[in-house]
Amino acid sequence: MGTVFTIAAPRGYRLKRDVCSYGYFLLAPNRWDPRSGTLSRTLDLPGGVAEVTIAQEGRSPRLTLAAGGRLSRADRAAAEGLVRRMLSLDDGSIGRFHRLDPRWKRSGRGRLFRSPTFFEDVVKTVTSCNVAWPSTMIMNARLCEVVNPAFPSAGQLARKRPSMLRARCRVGYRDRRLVELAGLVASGEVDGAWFEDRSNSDDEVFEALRGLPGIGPYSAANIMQLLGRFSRLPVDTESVRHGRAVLGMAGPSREIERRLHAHYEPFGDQKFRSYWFELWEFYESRHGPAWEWEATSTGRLFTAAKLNA
DNA sequence: GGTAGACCTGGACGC
DNA sequence: GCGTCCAGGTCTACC
Repeated sequence: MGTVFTIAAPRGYRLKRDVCSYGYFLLAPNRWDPRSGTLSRTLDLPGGVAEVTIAQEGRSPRLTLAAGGRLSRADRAAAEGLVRRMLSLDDGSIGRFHRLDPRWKRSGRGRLFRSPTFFEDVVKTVTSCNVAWPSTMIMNARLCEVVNPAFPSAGQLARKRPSMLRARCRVGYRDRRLVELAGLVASGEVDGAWFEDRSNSDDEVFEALRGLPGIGPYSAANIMQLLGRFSRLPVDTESVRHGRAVLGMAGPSREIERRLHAHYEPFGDQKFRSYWFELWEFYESRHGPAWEWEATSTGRLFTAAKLNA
């Protein structure tokens, strides 16, 4: 017998628009169903792992969470907390973003999809570096198949041998960095709560992220936005393509990277969202609305490497 | 502080 | 088929 309950969504929240706003909605264990417009995934709850499906009826101010098994009160509270983080339901800065960049006010874009935990966001970012998107999808799927269907916890990953992760999860040279990273989080030496704490400055958080194994300037800036801090630009090869193809910039990559930072500077502490929704709009102009993408077809092909195909 | 080269993997591409 | 290149970077050694 399953459990069904509802949670409050902020005014103007749209599940399909706001889940399908960042590529991680296509990575395991997340499963977006374009036909039903629902998001499913396995979650780690106090009572064990549970399969949860999130739905929104029309423009209802409440989201429905349906679990396959019976959930205790503690399980429901934990599930709500994890879902609130994934869906960025507590992001109170959408109005500020729209005042700084009114282009997105009409569509209501502003919230970005992320993971239920800081650690999962860090691992997903590491698995997206120096690799084509389909390989990122494979790595995340294997981590769930081999280690934990709800996504490996830091403790679980810290206990794995790097050689096993490389062989079975296809993470390549990222093997040692992932185990080391997991060990730091599992031991408490790296405290996820500190990174989530809004009283710490963006500069402090960015520098702390830069000190983590496998985290360079791109990854640190990307994890910043996943923490709800939008003051940094994770400039990568996608950004350079965007600068050339959409913004009309010319010159060597180094020069375009410099100009991109200057271009988005007027958007201040919201510059990542201005940049990202431009990029996302470009993807959707080529492939249709993201909430219609199938993970096994369009979801594998939407990045720049495939755009000329 | 700046730069070259190595690093897993898998898919695209040219032959 | 098969070899080469490179993708939503990072790290180290070297200058």
